[in-house]
Amino acid sequence: MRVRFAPSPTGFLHLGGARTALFNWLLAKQNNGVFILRIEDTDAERSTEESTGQILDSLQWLGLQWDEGPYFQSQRLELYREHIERLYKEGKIYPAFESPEELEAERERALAEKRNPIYNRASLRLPKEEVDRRLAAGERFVWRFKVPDEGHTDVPETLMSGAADCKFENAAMGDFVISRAGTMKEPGWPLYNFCCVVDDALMGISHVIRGQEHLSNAARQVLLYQAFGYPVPTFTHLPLIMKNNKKMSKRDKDADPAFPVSVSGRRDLGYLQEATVNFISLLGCSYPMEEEIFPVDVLIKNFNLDRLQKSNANFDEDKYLFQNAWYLRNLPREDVVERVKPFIEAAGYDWERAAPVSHGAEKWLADIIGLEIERCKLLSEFPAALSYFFIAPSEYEQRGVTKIFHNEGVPELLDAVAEALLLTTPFTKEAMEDALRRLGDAKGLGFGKIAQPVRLAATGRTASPGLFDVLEHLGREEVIRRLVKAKEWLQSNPKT
RNA sequence: GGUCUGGUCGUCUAGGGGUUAGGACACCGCCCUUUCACGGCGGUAACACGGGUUCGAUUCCCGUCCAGACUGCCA
Repeated sequence: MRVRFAPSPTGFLHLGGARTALFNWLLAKQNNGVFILRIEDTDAERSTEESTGQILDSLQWLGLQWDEGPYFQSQRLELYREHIERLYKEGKIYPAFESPEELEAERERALAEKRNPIYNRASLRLPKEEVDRRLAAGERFVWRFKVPDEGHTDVPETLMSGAADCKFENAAMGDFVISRAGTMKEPGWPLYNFCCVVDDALMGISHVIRGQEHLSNAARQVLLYQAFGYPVPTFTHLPLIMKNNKKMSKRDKDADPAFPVSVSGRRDLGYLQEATVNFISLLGCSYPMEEEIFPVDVLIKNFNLDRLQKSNANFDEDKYLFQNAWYLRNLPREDVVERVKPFIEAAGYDWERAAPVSHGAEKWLADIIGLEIERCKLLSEFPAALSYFFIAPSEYEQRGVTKIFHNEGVPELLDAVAEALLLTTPFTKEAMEDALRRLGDAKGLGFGKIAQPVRLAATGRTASPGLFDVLEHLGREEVIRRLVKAKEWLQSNPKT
């Protein structure tokens, strides 16, 4: 089995493309096949090297390593031209001289008259002498494929159309362009539908898996395979991935920047590679496993084209986030710590300096990440979640001030806690808990009555990881400092 | 307009002529608990509509409706 992923380098790799690549890759892995990467860069206007680099990066980040390629269509022009020549000699294509403007006008006329806007074959009806003369004169033209007038073309499709062949009426297809405008001396670059067929045939692609938006292209491509006498691969057209009931597209200018459509954008927001692969594998496909979280090797074993869904899939941000959070919690901790580090550093937090002297900095960082890990869904959330370990609170959560700080006797309580913690040795969570529980007993206070104000004083928040874990990792000095500061703040901001 | 494809909880989906229509996310409730979160348990919630075929249709067939893709000298 030979499969391929063939992106055009006109932007980043988007999640839909990533899924297409993944499904191809899975099939190759599963069947000991070959996964080929081909860059479809025949649109010189839009293709960029930068984009190619980004696409390769993203594929590698996802772990979708190709076995062959990348091939670049821009380096295979000779091949395409030979094929064009062949079709021309066999009378299967013809030059068409209309300008884009003429075509556009004709198209609008057709639409206005409610006719199907397909090419009217004006150039096909030109006398041979005229064609030869204009060609010799160096007039610009495009190559058009002569589609049979009658009959229909069957696309061997494994998914859509009930996995029966998909039939397309030839008469409705129109003579499509296979090569951009050029002259005999300076031919234009060939077009997608054409290159794709030549390459897939020459590269021995046995199975084409791509988005459903290509289904109608497939009919034209089948015609080309037949024209060349090349074997037609089988096609599987995947249901589209929808966002807001529209096809999720990298060309969507209205896309919400908080939910990037690109793989790299997700990576930069702190989505994990494992979660991304897992999540996109679920879009339009199901697996025999009950659980929806599974490692990639299980995915390879269980992926099956028969289990593809035919209807379009909506991109569910909540589920993606859920899976990301799951991987955050369940991947080896050291591994997660390494991935969080850059985000912490980018936020300007110097964890080596912030760690209390009593803790090793590396261990301390790993510990505090562990403390907040259950409250984070993305790597990018850690800096904000951990901020109180780096910066003492300068203000306190409003809800906490009214519901906790403004209770009777809080300033005295903070004093008493500071005093107790000053004497607590070692400064461990067990010893602290012991000390504060005893303090509570002595004052006749429920434990929550003590923990809540201390938490607010230490973190500025009403919610945090276990209080004593936090205190221990803040270090005694800092905790005392914050308790004193909170008391002072309360004295200058009393209940009104 | 034309061509093509699709339609099961809000979302992703399993299923398939007879099921209490199953799971996951989200949501709600309870438990755990120093808070939040995690975790555990439970709950609300779906076969687009109309005709057939059939003893029986969500499942098969046909229409309708709705949705989407394509309709480029983009891929």
